[in-house]
Amino acid sequence: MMSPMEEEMLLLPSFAFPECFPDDAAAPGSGGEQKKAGRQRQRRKASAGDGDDAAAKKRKLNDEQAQFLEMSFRKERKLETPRKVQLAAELGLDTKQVAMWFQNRRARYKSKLIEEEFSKLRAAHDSVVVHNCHLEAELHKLKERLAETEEEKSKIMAAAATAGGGGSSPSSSSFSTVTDHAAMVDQFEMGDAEANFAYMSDYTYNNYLMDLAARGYLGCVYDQFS
DNA sequence: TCTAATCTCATCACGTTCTACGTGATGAGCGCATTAGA
Repeated sequence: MMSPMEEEMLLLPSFAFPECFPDDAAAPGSGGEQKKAGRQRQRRKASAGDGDDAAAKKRKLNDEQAQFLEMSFRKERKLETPRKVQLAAELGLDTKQVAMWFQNRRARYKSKLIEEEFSKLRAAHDSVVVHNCHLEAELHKLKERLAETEEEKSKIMAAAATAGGGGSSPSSSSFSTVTDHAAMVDQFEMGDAEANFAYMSDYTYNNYLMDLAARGYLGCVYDQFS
């Protein structure tokens, strides 16, 4: 038996599909951890060597450049080399910078899409859970009603059996004629429909009705169901 | 088939706005990335 928290965890994509969430690859003891450490060492080594160049390395694009690149990205997700060179020339950037901008833009666009998709799936999942709750509540109510009806039916059947002097089946008991139905209505102060419902749920009584029909005793009782 | 160019991915580092976030830049690729051209 899982706790609610464990059930919740199972619903998380990172738990269900760990291969889709490579962050976990950097867990202690994994190859990802070693790779990460190696990269950090290299980067520190590189940045220690050229302190003055560090600031020059990171060149923030101005608004115009960023807007132009954004427009280009909307038109085409990937750039052919000539177009890249042209863009770089127009914006006064290195082609490498333009290439890098597009690489970063693609990566961030992709992760945004994944995030949006996740939100949609999450919302859909939540609504299904709510709907399921409603259905379960409805089922519970119906079961209760069924139990009540069954109980009432058995009471009625018992009382009818006593009043009619015994007999186990409708065809051989007090319910063998249409007048017995009227008696039932009187005795239990039921409306016709209610009395009929008590029998209608009984498969045996359906057979009994068929029997009545066959013998031409089709009165108000049968009319209610036809 | 080889190789240079390019890609994706994970990550770092810096600048900007409130200690997190956006973004430019870097390096690896391990069943050794893929792709296109010589």
